[in-house]
Amino acid sequence: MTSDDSPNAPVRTVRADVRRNRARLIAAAREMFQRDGAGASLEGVARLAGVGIGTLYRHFPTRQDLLEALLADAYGELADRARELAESPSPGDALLEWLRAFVSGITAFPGMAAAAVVSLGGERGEASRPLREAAAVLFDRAGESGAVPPGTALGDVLRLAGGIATVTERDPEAADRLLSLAAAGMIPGAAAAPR
Amino acid sequence: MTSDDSPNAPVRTVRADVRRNRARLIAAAREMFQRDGAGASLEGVARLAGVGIGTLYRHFPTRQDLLEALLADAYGELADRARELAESPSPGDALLEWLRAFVSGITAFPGMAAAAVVSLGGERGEASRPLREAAAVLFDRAGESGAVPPGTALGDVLRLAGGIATVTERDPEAADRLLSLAAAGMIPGAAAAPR
DNA sequence: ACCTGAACACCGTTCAAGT
DNA sequence: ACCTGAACACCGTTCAAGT
Repeated sequence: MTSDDSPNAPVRTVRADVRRNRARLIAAAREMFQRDGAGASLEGVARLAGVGIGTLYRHFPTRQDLLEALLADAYGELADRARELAESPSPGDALLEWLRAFVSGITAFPGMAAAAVVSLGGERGEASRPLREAAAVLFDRAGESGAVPPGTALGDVLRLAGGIATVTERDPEAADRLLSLAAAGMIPGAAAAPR
Repeated sequence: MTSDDSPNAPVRTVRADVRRNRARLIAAAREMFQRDGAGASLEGVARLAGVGIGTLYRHFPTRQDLLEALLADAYGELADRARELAESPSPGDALLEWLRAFVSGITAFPGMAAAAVVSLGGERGEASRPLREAAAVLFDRAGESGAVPPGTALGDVLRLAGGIATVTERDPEAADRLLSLAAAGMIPGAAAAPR
């Protein structure tokens, strides 16, 4: 899962200490972000990892890059969960259950959900591709079964769930309520077209 | 609207220059936030307002206080709009239309929607009371007409709309799509109960 | 090739002195 | 009663020197 075996990547090019520094930085970031949120001091992260601040910047040029390294782990687990739930005989319920896991999985600390929304909507979207591919299977089955309104885009569903996660970071019960509300519809009969 | 004529407030206690400084700070903040987002330099705001940084802190002890002063204006307009729409013969459509105005009204600059979610969910909630009261009339009529599912709380509807605003700050078309999706329901038939 | 950390720039916040 | 801005603390980011 963490191996980078692309065909033409130079073999044995990554020194052991480089790998180790990267792993230490990610572990330190996880700990710091969980304590202080996504805005935690990067100097503190480097200190906790036992490396210089320059090494942090070399591995992760921006804070978002560091956050996406943490998100990649969460995305992996959520992709697994999506593959499991894709077997469900009730695709609509399965999609909703997965969306609950998604919201919960991207709110490990304040600011994580906002970073997830950026990474999901980003141009490159490297980190989130496995997640989106696994979710697409689940989403398409729900669509085929008629559980999702025609014309609905997965990207919009993920963004809406990301928005719910963003505003309920410290309140898991509210997250469940808002997700149920958005799933069932706030105003089911209203005219959908703007203006 | 901006007069503070509470019964036992000391009359003539607010010096003209104090009022003027406050107004200048708000105007400067609006300009700076629109240019740089809600994280704009507070020193820059003070400089643009032509006052010392200490004066900014005296008037607005926290950045959120300054943001809420801007939000109060937006809330006033949205309260007016809610009162107009409360006359509508189609309460469900009126509520959805107002929610569009709400999302649009709290996304004048990046970070405004997040501040709105804080102010709407806050304990004191001074700034947002007029908004919530006017919205409640509209919301209750929609509920009585059956347009809103029984048991739905206005606070949850506002928070959900705030979440949509937060993740679509730079993309008004996405805001419309997500609002339509949440209004109609992402998965209308799914089991609503968590677990 | 990678790491280190000093150096620089910038900002938030407080508070003693002034009016 | 309010205003000012110097002073302090802290953090992000770069990059010359070292291994």
